[in-house]
Amino acid sequence: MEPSKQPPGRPRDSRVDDAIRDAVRELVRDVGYAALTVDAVAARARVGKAAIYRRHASRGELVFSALVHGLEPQPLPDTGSLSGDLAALVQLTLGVFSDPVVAAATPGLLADLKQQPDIAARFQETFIAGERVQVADLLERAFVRGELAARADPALVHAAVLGTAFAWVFLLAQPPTPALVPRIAALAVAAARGEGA
Amino acid sequence: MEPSKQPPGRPRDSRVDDAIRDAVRELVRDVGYAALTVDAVAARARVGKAAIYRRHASRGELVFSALVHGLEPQPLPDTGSLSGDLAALVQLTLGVFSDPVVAAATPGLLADLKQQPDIAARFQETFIAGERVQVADLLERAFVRGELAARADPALVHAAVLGTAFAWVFLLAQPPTPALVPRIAALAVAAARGEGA
Amino acid sequence: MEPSKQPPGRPRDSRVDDAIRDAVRELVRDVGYAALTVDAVAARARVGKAAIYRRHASRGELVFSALVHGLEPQPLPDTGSLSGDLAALVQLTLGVFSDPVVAAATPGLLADLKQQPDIAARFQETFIAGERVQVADLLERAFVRGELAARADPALVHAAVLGTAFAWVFLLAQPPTPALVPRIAALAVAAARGEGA
Amino acid sequence: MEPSKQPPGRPRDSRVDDAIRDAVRELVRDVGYAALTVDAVAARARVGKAAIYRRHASRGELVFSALVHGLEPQPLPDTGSLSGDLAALVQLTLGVFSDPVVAAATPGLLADLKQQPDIAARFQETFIAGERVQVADLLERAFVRGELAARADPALVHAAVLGTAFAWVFLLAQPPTPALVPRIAALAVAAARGEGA
DNA sequence: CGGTAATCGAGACGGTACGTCTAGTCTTAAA
DNA sequence: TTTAAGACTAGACGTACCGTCTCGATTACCG
Repeated sequence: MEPSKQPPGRPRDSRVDDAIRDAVRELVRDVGYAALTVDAVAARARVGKAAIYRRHASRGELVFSALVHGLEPQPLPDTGSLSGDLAALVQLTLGVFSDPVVAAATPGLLADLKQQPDIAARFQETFIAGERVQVADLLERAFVRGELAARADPALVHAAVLGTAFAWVFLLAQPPTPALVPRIAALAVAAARGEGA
Repeated sequence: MEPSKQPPGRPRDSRVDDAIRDAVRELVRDVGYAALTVDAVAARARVGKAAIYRRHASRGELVFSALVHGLEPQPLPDTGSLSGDLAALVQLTLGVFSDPVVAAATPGLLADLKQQPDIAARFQETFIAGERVQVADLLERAFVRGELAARADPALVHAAVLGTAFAWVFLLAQPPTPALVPRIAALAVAAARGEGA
Repeated sequence: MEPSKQPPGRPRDSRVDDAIRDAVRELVRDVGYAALTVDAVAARARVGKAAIYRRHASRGELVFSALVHGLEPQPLPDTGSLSGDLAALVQLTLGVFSDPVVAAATPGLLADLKQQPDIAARFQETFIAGERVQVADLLERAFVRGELAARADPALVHAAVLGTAFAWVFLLAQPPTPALVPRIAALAVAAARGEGA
Repeated sequence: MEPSKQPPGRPRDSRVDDAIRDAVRELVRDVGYAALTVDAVAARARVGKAAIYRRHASRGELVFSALVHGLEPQPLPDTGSLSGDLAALVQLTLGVFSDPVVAAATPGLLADLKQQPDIAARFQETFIAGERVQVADLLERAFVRGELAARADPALVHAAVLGTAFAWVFLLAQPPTPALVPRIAALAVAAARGEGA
């Protein structure tokens, strides 16, 4: 006997999932995170509120899920050099921050993390952990190549890349120009080498 | 005839300002930014809500004002070396982020900046601009001393220090150990030198 | 195809209507009209404020609706004589004014009528018009019986009964004794006959 | 040594009294009783709120005082007949109710009486008692003239006149035409005679 | 093919905070 | 001590939102 393939009752309509996600992204872009209401999502998605709460535990989780979808860690190219690899990572990070939806939602989402430990955990496991592995891999490759005298701390390099890009966009409120990429990459290389003392 | 020294009517009671500010800080520390309500502030400060809204346009502006107060840029010591100066700046930044009140309020406040351009402007003018001047001064001193071959971009160094510290605490959710200070300072030195290429 | 019998969505819970009405009546009796707050009604009825405002446009309309409910014109007996019929009407009127809920709410409600024309219109159509019909019927019966030489003006008789009872209770602040009934009835008979000149 | 004729300090400015009274009457006429605020009175009278509260205990007492002023019981003429005297009283009563200021304020004031016993007492002593004396005098004259077989109850006649006029204007919301005067007077005569049984 | 069970849109539910407004009191400087 | 001006505490107002619940109407599988 096989296990039943499907729970009883009417199955969920995947078009509803899509409509909710699209509505969230549009609303985040149009009115911002704070002004986004679940009723507005339901109205724009032409969906009942129950259909939303059947899928998401809270407003924060709703936005988080809609944002994370399609943000799966994109594979970094192996450029053959530490600075090239880091430049690619910086490029990627700034690209994410430049997405208008992400830019509008990130600070609000970050604030929610303080209140909702379960979302914070998912954020750490999904986004941060994934990136940390990429950074660790990239540093390991550089060490094997002999570009690094010693193994570097992935966390510091990660913080340098992610944080400097974040500060540039969200704290200093400056536009991320292409010229910024090699400059952040350079300081990340220094962080990897432990230089500057 | 002299100009009248005081507007007509009963002057504002500065003890009310203080009571409001203290109540906000206590509540931010105790219940967090999101759960802070204006009624709770009024109750704890033993103040009418009108007294709060006479001084502050909204809940966000209220918290921002209470938090920014006392956050005036603290003078950085001239340690005589670039790495020393930057270490002092990193130390200060991590210290601010370690303040439980600041730690609890920062993400929420950052989210508010996205929605309220006037607060965002005040944040830029008050906090960011003040720090940028400190960074610029510190870099100028290093250039004069001959530690830097060329004048460095204060914005990048600023973003490196502020952002890496921010990411460490708020994105990677790691505790700021004392050992972190020289490491961030070192990558900031590299950013100032434009090294790492 | 039949027309759908019910509007879409969750239907209103009639127990909520009842709970609101009961809470209003209890509070009017206990604390009076002026001190009645919508929050207190919500709390006592164990109901959200939204449920109240979904049904009633304002505090005034809320109390009016709660009070008018159950005040539908009670049928007057046909006693066979003009003075008997009028005595019954006076009895009824004084009875209504003696109800503690009505007594506590009437002046406040009357004041609201001045400000809110829609409530005033409902008051006229519901309460005044209903009573006026009763008075007109009663006078018509007396005319048919030959007790009246000419048809009397229902408005004057109505004003005489309602007004004298109102003035006794609310303006002169005297208790409505049983002995008052025939005396007011007598002057109403005179008003019907057009006597006294 | 004489007793000091005047309290120490600056004497009150009687123009302030007048300005307050005028402002109250204008506002009652313009916006009604419920929408009349003490701040609005102060602003229109170009007077500080303290000057108002130095003279009046509460908003209700303020309006009451402003309304009662100039409403001192006007002397009734001795027309030589009961029906003539009562017609004069009805005329006066309807005249008062026709004053737009009185018409706008009366129901609200009546509602306040329920809550503020001191104003209710003043209302009884000032207005009701004064009128009752007039009614009693008028009835006594009629008895002496032989128009009444027995002494009549002033309270019932008072209630009949005052209440019927009140009901006509405030409950039935009908305009007080001149033809109404003799009709109310007639039923008041019947009340005095105890007829109608 | 009829029954069971979970879905759907719609919208009412309890609860709670918002920002506004008012009443009545208090505090200035000036008269 | 009065004046005008206006800040003060306290608390109700009506609105908006969250997350839950309840309708009638689908929509799949299971027997």
